[in-house]
Amino acid sequence: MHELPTHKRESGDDRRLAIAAAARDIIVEKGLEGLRTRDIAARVGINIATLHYHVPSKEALVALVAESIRNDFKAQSRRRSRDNKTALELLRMEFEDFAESITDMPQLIVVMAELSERARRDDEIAAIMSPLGDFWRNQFVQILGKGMTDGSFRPDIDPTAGALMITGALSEYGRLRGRFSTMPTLFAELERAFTRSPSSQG
Amino acid sequence: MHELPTHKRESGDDRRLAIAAAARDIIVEKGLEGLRTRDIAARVGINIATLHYHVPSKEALVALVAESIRNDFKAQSRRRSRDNKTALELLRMEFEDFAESITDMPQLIVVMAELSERARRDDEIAAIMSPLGDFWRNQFVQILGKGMTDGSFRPDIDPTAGALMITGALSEYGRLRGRFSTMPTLFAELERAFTRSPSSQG
Amino acid sequence: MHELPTHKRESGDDRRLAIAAAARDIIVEKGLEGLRTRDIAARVGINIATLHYHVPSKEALVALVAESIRNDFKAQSRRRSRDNKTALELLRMEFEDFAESITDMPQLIVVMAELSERARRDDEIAAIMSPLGDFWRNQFVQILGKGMTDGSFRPDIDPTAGALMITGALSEYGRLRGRFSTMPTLFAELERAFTRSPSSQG
Amino acid sequence: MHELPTHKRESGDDRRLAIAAAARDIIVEKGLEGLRTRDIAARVGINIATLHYHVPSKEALVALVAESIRNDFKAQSRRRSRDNKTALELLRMEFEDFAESITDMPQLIVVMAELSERARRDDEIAAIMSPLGDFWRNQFVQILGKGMTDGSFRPDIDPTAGALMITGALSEYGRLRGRFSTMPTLFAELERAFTRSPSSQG
DNA sequence: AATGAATGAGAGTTCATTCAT
DNA sequence: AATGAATGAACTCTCATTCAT
Repeated sequence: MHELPTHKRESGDDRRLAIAAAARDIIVEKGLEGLRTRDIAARVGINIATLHYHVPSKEALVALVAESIRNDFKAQSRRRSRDNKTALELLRMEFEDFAESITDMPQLIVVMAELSERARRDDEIAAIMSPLGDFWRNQFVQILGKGMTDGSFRPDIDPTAGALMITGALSEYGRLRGRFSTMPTLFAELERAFTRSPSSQG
Repeated sequence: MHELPTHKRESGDDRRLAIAAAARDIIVEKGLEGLRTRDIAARVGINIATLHYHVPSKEALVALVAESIRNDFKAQSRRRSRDNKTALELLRMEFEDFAESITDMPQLIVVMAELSERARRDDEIAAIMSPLGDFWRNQFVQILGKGMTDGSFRPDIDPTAGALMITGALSEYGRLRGRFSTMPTLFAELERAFTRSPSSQG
Repeated sequence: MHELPTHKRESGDDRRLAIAAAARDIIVEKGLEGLRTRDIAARVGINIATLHYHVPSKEALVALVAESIRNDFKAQSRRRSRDNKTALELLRMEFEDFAESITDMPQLIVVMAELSERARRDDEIAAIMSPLGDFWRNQFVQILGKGMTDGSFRPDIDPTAGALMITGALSEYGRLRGRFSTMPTLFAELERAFTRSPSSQG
Repeated sequence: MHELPTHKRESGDDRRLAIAAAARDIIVEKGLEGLRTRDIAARVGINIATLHYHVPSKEALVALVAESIRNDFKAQSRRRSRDNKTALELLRMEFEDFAESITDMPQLIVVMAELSERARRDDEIAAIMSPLGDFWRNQFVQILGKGMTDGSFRPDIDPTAGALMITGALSEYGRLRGRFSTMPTLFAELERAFTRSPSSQG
C-alpha cells in the first residue's frame, strides 16, 4: 500500500493480503463451499501455482481468511475510548460498532458465519474463530455485569445468558439481512430487555 | 423403523426416507459441504445408481433433506393444545418444544443451520427453508403480541424485534451447543427480558 | 393393426412394431448415437424391463430397426409393374419412388444413413444394410445396362460407376435435405448425364 | 512429428495437435459415438485431467477435430496453380486431389462423414462443417460453369445439380471404400456425364 | 517470485441390463 | 406380459496439488 506495487513480483505479504481479500469476496458470493483456489488466483490475477507458492494449501488459505477476519473484527472494537462510560453507553457503543461493521464491511458478518460453521468440524479454524466469538460475547458479559452495578440495567440479569441473547440477536439480524426488523428497532428492544420496565405500577 | 428392512427391494417411499435419514446423519458429521452421494448410498446399503433411481440428482437430494427437516420441525410444533393458555405459558411451551428438539433430534438444529446457510444461494432450498424460519419467528411474534394484551409481558415490546431476539438466542444456543449457558438459565433470562422488572424500586 | 390392441398385454409382434417405430422416430431426432432404451420405452408407454422382454438387447433393437427399414424400403420398390418399360421409363420410375419415399417417409432416408454409418463397424447391421444398398445400386446397374442396349442411354456408360453416381447423388440430396437443388432439377441432370448430348454438332 | 516427443511437458499447441490426431484415429476406428476422452488421453499418453486442461470439454474436443479436418481439407485444395487451365483440366485436378486425399489421409473422408452426420444436430459443428461442404460443392459449380463456356462440357448442364452429383458420387465412393468401382472408372464416368457424347451417330 | 503443464483421486450422473414379483 | 427396484461399469468433468523451468 505504502509503496507502489509493480503488479509483477509483489512482496509476499502484499500478495497474501490480496489473496485473503479475494477469498473473502468469493466466500460472500459462493460460500466457503464454493471457494475454489483457481477462482481466487484468477481474481488476484496470478497463476494457481503462484497462489500455492504464497499459501501452501487450501487449509492454510482458509486459516489465512480466518485470521484476516479476526484482525478486521478486533480492529473494529478498539478504536474508541471506553473509559468513564456507563454500561448503557458502552452497550450503545457496541451497537454502533456493529452497525458500522454491517455498513462498512457487510462481508465480515457473512464470512464470519461461514467460518463459524466450518469451525465446528475444523479444529484449526476453531482455534481462530472460537476465541473471537468468546471475545465478542465476553464484552457483553462485562457490560451487563457493570450495568447491574451502576444501575444502568436490571439487577436480576444473568450476564452470560444475556450476552448470548445479544450476540444471538445481532447474528440473527445479520443472517436475515435486515428483512424483518430495522437495526434501531432491534437495538431499542435489546436495551429495554435489560433495563427496568418504565413503570412497574403502570 | 418398525420392521427390519431386508435391504433388498424396499418400497420407493421407504428408500427415500432411509436416504433422507442417512443424508441428515452425514450432514451432521461433515456438513452439507461434505455430503457425498456415494457415502449416502453406502450408509443406506444400496448402489449409487439405485440412489439416483430414487432421488434423481443431488439438488433433489438436498431438497429432500430440507423437506424432511421441515416435516420434523412442523411435527414438533403441533402436538399439544395451545388453547386457553396465557402468553407466558405459551412461551414456556415453545421453550419446552425447543428443549425437546435438542434432546430428541440434536441433528435437527445442526442440519437446519446448514440448510439455512445454503438457502442464501439456492432458491429451491430457500423456498423450503425460509417459510420455516418465518413460521417459527412468527409464533413468537404472536405470543409476544398476545402477552402485551393479557399482561404477561411488558406493554412496550416490539414483537417483531422481540421474536428475532428469541429465535436468535435459541439458534445461538444451538450453535454453541450449550457451552456457555444452560438452557433453563437462557429461558429464564428470555422470560425476564419481556416481563416487567419485579420491582423497579428494588 | 387388424385387431384392436388392448394397450395392455399386447401381442409380442405388435409391441415389436411399436418399439421399432418409436426407435426410428428417436433416431431421426437424436441419431443412433442418441438412442436410449429408456426413451423408446417411454414413447411406447411401457417399462424398460418390458422393453427388454420384447427385445432382449440394444444390439437386437438396432437390428430390429434395420429390419424394419429394410422391409419398408423393399416394399417401396415392388409396387408397380416394371414390365415392357424402356430403361428411361424405368429410371424415371425409380426417381419417382425416391421422391415418394422422401415425401411419405422422410425418416427412411435419415435412418438408413445412420444405420449405414453404423454398419461400417457392426457386422450384424452390415449383414442387413449392405444387401439393401447393393440391391438399390444394382437396380440402377440393370437399368443403365438395359438403356445402353435399347438406345435410351449413351453406349459408353460404365453401369457400375453410373449406378454409384446415381445413388451417390440421391443420397447427397437426402443428406442436404434439398437445400441446394430441387429434386426435378437433379433428376433432369441425372438423365442428361446418361443420355446422348442433344446435338454434338450443335 | 519432426522431433520425438518427450511425452512430458509439451507445448500446448503440440498437445492440441496430438489430441486432435488421436481423436481422429479413434473416430475412424469406433466412430464419433465411440469416442471417449479417456481413450484419447491414453493414446496421447497423458492423464485425462491433462486432456481437459488443453481441451476444456468434449464439445470443444469435437470442435477441435472439426477444425483440424477443415484445415487439412483446405490445405489439400490450395497447393497447385489453377491458372490457365481448361474446365476439364480443373475437374481432373479436383479428382486427383480427391484421390490423393483418399491415399494420404483415408481418415479424412471417414471423419468428415461422421462430423457431417453430427452437424445435423450440433450447431457448433455445423458452423464448421457446412461451409466446408459448401466450399467443396462450389468448386465444382464453378468448374462446371466455366466448362459450359469454354466448350469443355455440355452446354445444358445445371451446375448446381451437377456439382451435387459429383460430390455425391465421390462421397459414395469414399463410403463404399472402393468396393464397387475403381476410382479411375468413376472419374471417367463423371467426365463423360458432363462432356458431349463422342458421336451421337455412333 | 512466477508459470504452463501435468496429475491422482474423486465427484455426480448415465445406461443397458437383471431380478423378484 | 409387465413392472419397480437394483446394479456394475463407464462416462465427463473438477479440484487441490506438484513439477520443471
